[in-house]
Amino acid sequence: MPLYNSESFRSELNHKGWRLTPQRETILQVFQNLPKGDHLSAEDLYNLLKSRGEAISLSTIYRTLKLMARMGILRELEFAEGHKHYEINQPFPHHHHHLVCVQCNRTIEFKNDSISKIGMKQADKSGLHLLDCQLTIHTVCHEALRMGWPSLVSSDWCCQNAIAERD
Amino acid sequence: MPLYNSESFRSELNHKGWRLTPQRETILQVFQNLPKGDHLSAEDLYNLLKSRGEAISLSTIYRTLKLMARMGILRELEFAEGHKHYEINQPFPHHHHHLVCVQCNRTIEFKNDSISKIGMKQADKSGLHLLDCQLTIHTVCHEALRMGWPSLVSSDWCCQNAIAERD
DNA sequence: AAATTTATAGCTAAAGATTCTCAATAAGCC
DNA sequence: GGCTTATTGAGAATCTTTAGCTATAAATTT
Repeated sequence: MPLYNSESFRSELNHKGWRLTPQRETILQVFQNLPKGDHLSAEDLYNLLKSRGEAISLSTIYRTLKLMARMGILRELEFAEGHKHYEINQPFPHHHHHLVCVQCNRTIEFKNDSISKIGMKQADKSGLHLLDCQLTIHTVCHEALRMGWPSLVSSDWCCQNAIAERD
Repeated sequence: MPLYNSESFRSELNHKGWRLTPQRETILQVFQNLPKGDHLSAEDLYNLLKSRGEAISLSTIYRTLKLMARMGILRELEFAEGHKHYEINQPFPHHHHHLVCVQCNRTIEFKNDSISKIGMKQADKSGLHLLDCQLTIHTVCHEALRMGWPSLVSSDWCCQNAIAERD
């Protein structure tokens, strides 16, 4: 049950004077077929397509991700790693949020309906149109703290808890 | 009522084998004296100190901001503009959150106690130590939408609502 | 179906933010 | 006061993202 198919994507693009290209269609499909909870950086997407033999240039990747984020099709996630991640933007009651480990950058998803409500209320109050709202929880595991985080933990060490809790 | 004074900062640093330098002390003071709700980028802080005649090198600025964020003294904010902002990290019940306009990057602060509770609950559930939780609400104003956002709005145009609602 | 218009792809260069390297300095400790 | 070593500062390097430009190809019109 995709939110967008190629035709609805095309008509939304055309309505604004833009065009549906094979590249845009491919990128939409990648995100639609992504396992639930996955998110890709520009580089991730570039490499994924290249490995499939459907290479799209990095410029186009970046332009398309930004375009689709502005259209509200994708959600732009910032986990403080120095680059953005993107995922399909589910409509409001189906929104989820992220808990991230600042040590190993693993993420755990969770849902919470009241967050969307808070977002809507605040946007309303300020007379602004809501695009997205994201609760991001920054954590470290207790093992890392015991090891002396942030000073003594090497950057490739990874919290076992985060992995175990992944699903 | 600063959360940290120079001495508590020093002892926390020394406890981990680190040192209190005049640069670190200066940077802590800047953030403590910042008007409520203000946040600075690395560049902002660099220029502010330079204009005061207390210049600190950009390298040190970046290193110190990252260090203080990891210690939990500062909060690292990402408003999707391509660079981070920092502010004092108030202890939990006093947390606030941000509503940002994706068109002009203005931010509006708001408080909501239930968000911190959600953060604590989720971190607990995953067996992780909570460092920070941030609800970021992305919006555009209705004027921008009327003008055809995202395609037709020039990047220096700014939402009047966002400015008016600033306080 | 062909011609026209113009948005877009891809390439490379450029920009912007952040990190790294390394020698000189100075904090904390004895 | 001297010793050890974390830290500073300067510039180079890296990494992510954007910009400029030409050829291409969507969408529209004829």
